[in-house]
Amino acid sequence: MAKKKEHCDCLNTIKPVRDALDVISGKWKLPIIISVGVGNDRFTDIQQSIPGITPKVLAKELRELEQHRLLKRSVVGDYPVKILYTLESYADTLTPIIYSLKDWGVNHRTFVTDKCGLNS
Amino acid sequence: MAKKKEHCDCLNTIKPVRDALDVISGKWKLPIIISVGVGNDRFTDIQQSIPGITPKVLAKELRELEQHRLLKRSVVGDYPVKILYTLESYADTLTPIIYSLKDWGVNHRTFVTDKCGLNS
DNA sequence: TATTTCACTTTCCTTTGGGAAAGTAGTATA
DNA sequence: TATACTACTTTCCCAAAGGAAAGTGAAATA
Repeated sequence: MAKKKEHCDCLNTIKPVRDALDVISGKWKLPIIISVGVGNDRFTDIQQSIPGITPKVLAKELRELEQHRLLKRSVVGDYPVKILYTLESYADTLTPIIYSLKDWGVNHRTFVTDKCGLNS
Repeated sequence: MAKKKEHCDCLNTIKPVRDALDVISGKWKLPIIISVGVGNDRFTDIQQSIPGITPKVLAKELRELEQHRLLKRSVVGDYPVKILYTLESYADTLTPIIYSLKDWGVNHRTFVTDKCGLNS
């Protein structure tokens, strides 16, 4: 029997959730994964597909995603070299997270407008 | 027919994902939801159940979660007033997100140690 | 009376994230 | 020769996040 409560068992959940958040939280990482996943493989294409992202931030986030083995940067061609970004297969494991966030986001938008009656 | 590619369709996914991230991203929000969800309802209990959180940060995050209608702060009792934090039912909708993040985090830890052979 | 507990607040400081704008090296096009 | 495109980098700046430590006021306990 424990002294008081078992409430600290939540560490079993909190720890892995924080591991996941360390990798994918932030404003841009998942949008970039989504964009590359849908077929945008050039720097400029990715930039244009994500409203508001600047080249500096995109470059930095791409480097971090590469370090986390979620995507791959490859140089192809000879004289006019192209740089292609593609998802590593490991990025597929993020699919459940992306869909649960998307579903929640879609529902949340209606929740907010229904509850608050705001016109945005 | 579109001019070139349909890759920008990813906005249909990116937008709601960003709506969700605006609410729950950051280091502390989900850990707090998890802790309160498991039964920690007092400020000090929550603080002690989440390693590393400071009272200043906890107070701020609790206020934000209350504003987002994810949890409720209630004052109970008369002379020694107690303050209780409980989840709103709307917080239950976060369950799929929490579990997908937890599963990914658990798997990611083995992925990292297998691939990199680090001893942390 | 002194100490402890609860639920924070306050101050100070450092780090991180990120926007704006310009620059750049190489190649291609007019 | 001049302009444009690609994939960035560089500089400057600002705001938000967040850590450390101390304080606070009311009530309970010793």
